[in-house]
Amino acid sequence: MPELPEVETVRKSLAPLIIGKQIKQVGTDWPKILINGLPAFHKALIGTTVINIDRRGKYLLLRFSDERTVVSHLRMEGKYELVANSRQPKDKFVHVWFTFTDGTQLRYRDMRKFGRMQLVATGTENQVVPGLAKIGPEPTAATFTVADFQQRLRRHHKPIKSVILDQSVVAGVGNIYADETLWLAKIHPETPANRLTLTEVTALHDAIITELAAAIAAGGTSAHTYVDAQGNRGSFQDHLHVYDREGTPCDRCGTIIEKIKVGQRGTHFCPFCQKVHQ
DNA sequence: TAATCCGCCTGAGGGC
DNA sequence: TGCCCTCAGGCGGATT
Repeated sequence: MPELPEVETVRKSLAPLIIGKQIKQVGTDWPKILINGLPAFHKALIGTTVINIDRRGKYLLLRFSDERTVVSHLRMEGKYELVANSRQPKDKFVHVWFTFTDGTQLRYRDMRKFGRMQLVATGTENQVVPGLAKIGPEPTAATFTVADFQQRLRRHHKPIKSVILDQSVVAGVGNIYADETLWLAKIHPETPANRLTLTEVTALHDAIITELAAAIAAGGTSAHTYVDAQGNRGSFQDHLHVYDREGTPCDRCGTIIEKIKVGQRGTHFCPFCQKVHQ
């Protein structure tokens, strides 16, 4: 599933492929993905040019000329690919396509149809897109400080695992990196967020920053079906310590990694390194 | 206001 | 082999 490092990798790989291209046509076989509906996309984008691609948390922001932005969330399985010829046959998982005037086509594939795209006027996305209106700081930004993070955690007494998945607390952390950063910080995933000590908050804060940076450098984690816009798999799955590793020894102490449910999410942890809070 | 539950989706995998 | 059931999970909206 794409989290911040994977979305950033998609952004970097997609940008050189489509920036400068002009939209000729937009199509879909599953209109629900296009929040404003296909006619609105068609009307607003035909004739415009891709001028940039930004990212905020797990959202991709495709910038077009004429002050148009398509805010794209890949959710579980979404991915982009550019094909050289728009007449090339589409497989059954391609649900949205943008045809360019040079004959190439940007295709959005999404096996489970969970992804969404919203068309907005550039600059209004933080007001118009619900997920962006309340999104927390980027882990890579200077505004993501220990003091700010601690203040956000104090507002919640549900398990810390659930709280760091909340995008209004910190942007971009998903299930894989939540488990990994809690293991790095030696915090049990069921610890109430407001019970963490300053030492633990600091360790978790630092782990989020370093882990996401390392994952970006490795091109993301290729769990399940993830590939970037050029079809390349990431390599960070080779560095995972707990995610999807239940039943295998902990890299730190050798205790067998366990899998439990926290907030309805599969959660992996080391029962020795990550002790329950007293 | 915060926490929890449910629907959206479909492929993979297990049980029979 | 084929059918049925459960699971996976990010997010928004409804409910508690």
